[in-house]
Amino acid sequence: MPKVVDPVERRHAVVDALFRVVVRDGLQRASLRTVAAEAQLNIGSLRHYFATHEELTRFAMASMIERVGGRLRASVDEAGDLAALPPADLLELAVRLLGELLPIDESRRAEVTVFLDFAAASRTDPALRDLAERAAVGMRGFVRLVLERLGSRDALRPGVRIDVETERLASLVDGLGMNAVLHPELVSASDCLDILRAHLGALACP
Amino acid sequence: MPKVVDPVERRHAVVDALFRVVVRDGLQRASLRTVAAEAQLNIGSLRHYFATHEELTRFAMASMIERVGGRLRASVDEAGDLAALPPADLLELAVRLLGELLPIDESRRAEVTVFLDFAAASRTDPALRDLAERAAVGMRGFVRLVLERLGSRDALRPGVRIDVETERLASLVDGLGMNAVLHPELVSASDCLDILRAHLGALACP
DNA sequence: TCCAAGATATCACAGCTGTGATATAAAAGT
DNA sequence: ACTTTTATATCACAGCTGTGATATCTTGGA
Repeated sequence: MPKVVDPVERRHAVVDALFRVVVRDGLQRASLRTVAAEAQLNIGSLRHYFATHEELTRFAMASMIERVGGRLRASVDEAGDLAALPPADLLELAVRLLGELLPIDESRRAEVTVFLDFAAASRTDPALRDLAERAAVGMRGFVRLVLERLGSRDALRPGVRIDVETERLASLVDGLGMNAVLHPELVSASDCLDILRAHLGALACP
Repeated sequence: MPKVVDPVERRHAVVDALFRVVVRDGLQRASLRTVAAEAQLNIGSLRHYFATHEELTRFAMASMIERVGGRLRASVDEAGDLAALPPADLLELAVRLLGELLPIDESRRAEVTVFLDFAAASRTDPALRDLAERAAVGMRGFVRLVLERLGSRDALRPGVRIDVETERLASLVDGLGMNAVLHPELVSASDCLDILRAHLGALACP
């Protein structure tokens, strides 16, 4: 017999409500009361699952990081199998992998939007700093892995410095995501993919 | 005889105080009261120069955009004169120009920090949207100008698409600035310049 | 059936916010 | 000298915030 209310599911629903508030009105407006209203919960109920505001925001940010990280790991694993591809398809595979971090559809757009607000807040909110750093380090590890797999298949130009290219690509992805979210009329989803393709193409051997 | 208080100077001092608060505690904490305290003004005095909070933040963001824009225009004009340079120096000149937008020293770091907070806020604050868009468009105009000047001196690889390269470089600069501000232990000032140099180098003819 | 634990809900309170209204002081213009 | 801006300073108020404390209802297990 299923429990009447699953605490894990409740927490998840609350986090989802917080994400909706952040996307719509910004993290600044995600108070306990507004999130409770969005989740159709009484604030007392909400506080039964998240005692403080800090606990809620930390859990929400950690959930987001874990969700994205899990998806990236799954994509990498899946791509690992079918990797005996011609160079052209190899690049397109890298585009697909890195595209996971770009706002190319509504759900990813929401994700990047939430990430941006959390990242900006983490600069001055000590409760979020370690999470932001973990996310940044993890993201660079992922970017580096993609580049190294390209390099190990001799798909990269000789002489590229892996450290420089990792940060260049990571910052490009972050910048593209940021601008696509903040200025969708300037940078569309297909612009993101075009530019990412151009970047990887320039990195590949001639 | 000088006026006892110059209103223009006062407004400027208030905006500077707001910038300090934003750098230290984030835009979220830049209330009329905290800014007044930082400027060592009574809140009533502050409101004599900025009637509402919206007026203050708009004026501050516009000031920041105008300051950066002016500096960029001056740099471009100054560089325009001594432009009969060998290709290598030409690239280094482009690095210097675009480096104006990166947190490579304390004052520029403060500038990028403030810009990031304002940009993030502009997504959900209608009072700041037009300013954020103007800044983004202006920044792309500047990046495009630098690229076109390189192209007109045959310093660019043939076949580059100017639209793609403009947005790629603009987003790279934004992403670098963001990560250098949010994760200084991951991306240092010299990392920024190294990566910018590598990017322009890859764009140049072989 | 009874009890403990979990879930939902309400109230209270201090602290901050923007803003309207107003009072006083200083300077400028005539 | 008088008047009109300009500047500085307080007070008040409603609205929001996080949070502590508490009450009521619901469910699961013995």
